[in-house]
Amino acid sequence: MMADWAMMAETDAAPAPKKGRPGFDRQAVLDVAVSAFIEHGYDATSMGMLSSRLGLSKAAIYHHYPAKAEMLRAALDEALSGLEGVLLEPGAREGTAQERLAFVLQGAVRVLAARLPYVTLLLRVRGNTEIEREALRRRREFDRAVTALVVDARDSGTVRSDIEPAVVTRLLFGMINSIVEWYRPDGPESADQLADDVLAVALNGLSAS
Amino acid sequence: MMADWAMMAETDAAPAPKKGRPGFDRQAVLDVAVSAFIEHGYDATSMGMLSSRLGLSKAAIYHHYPAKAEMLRAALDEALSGLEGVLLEPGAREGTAQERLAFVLQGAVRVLAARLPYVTLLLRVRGNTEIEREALRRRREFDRAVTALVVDARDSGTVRSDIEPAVVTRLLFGMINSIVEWYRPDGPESADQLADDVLAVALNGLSAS
DNA sequence: GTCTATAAAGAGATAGAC
DNA sequence: GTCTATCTCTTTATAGAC
Repeated sequence: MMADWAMMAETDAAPAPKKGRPGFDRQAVLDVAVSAFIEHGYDATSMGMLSSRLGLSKAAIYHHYPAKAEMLRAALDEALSGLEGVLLEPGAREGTAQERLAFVLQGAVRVLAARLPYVTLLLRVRGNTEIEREALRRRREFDRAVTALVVDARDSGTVRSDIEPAVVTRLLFGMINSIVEWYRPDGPESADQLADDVLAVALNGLSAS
Repeated sequence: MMADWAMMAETDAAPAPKKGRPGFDRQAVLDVAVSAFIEHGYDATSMGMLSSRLGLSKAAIYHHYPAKAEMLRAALDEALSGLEGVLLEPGAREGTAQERLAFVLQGAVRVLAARLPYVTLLLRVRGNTEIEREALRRRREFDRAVTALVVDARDSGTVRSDIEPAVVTRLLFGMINSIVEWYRPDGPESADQLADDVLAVALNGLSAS
């Protein structure tokens, strides 16, 4: 059950509806909003801009979301639930430390590619509202879990020990997260190929073997 | 001459005064503004917020900068002139391809550490105003120059050729740029140590040797 | 479920006194 | 060089008709 949900996480970008009732265009509204948030920044995106992109009056948007901030919350949850899902998959919990670490890093790349706009938004959150701070808390928890895997891999001798594990972990995520700045799903590289490349560079560096 | 200026670039964060005359508190105003821009985002930072942080009326700020956007321009120029300076240093133009690439990557890390707030701001620019687009043009030019070094290093056999050079370059910069998210100059690690660590991970990866 | 109209607050920027 | 006061525009959000 949990595995099924977790496995869906990478490929199915559509969330479970938040409210039991109509929900009609909630997802379409959210997608337009997220696209605008990414383009102009959350704060610089006005309800007026969303209304003209949607071809809807400002007031009508409030029928779907009670506030601009609730769109942000929903979008951030899309990203975070995907990442958290990776940690629940069997591959993240079985095998050697090296295998588990590799699985989670590749999983993070796959989720990032599958839910690109949502993860992009997540990575720009700075914690200026309670909604943003809650998102940062969940993100830090994910980072913490991955750091634990890095420490395990170092203790078992597969990860270099001459550089602080915390620094290594941050550099790794810096590399992975930066993918949102240039990866486009319609480009030549598939998400799986991307995940393989990232893992190869992360593990073996850019030096010629 | 050029070398002197370029060598100062990493350690001297103070710019030449923009205007010949008083200039009094321009730099202090800028530092407070940049700190607020980083904390809340440029758009979400109001002149009122700056005025209360500075202990100055809104109107008084306009004595130092003619517009909010001019503070952004000045800050972005701080970051960009530092990075561009690295390319002008002798180490970036002499030696093997590998040596030049290593020098520039280390130089980028040193500038990033020395001008941390300015570079942080630069990395968040998305190009929504002409000032931001101009900054992005300069940043892309810098990236292009580094990419050329990566290609040279690959052609001379020191950089892996099984992954697209463009992808390798982007992952490299993703790693370097992510430093702004966690590096604090008052921490245990010096900027030079940081530059060495980043280069080590970038070249040889995180695998145990 | 969407509209027009509007309220209430806050934005960037300016005028002019001191 | 800084102030108070103010202009004008835009913001998020609501009221109430259809």
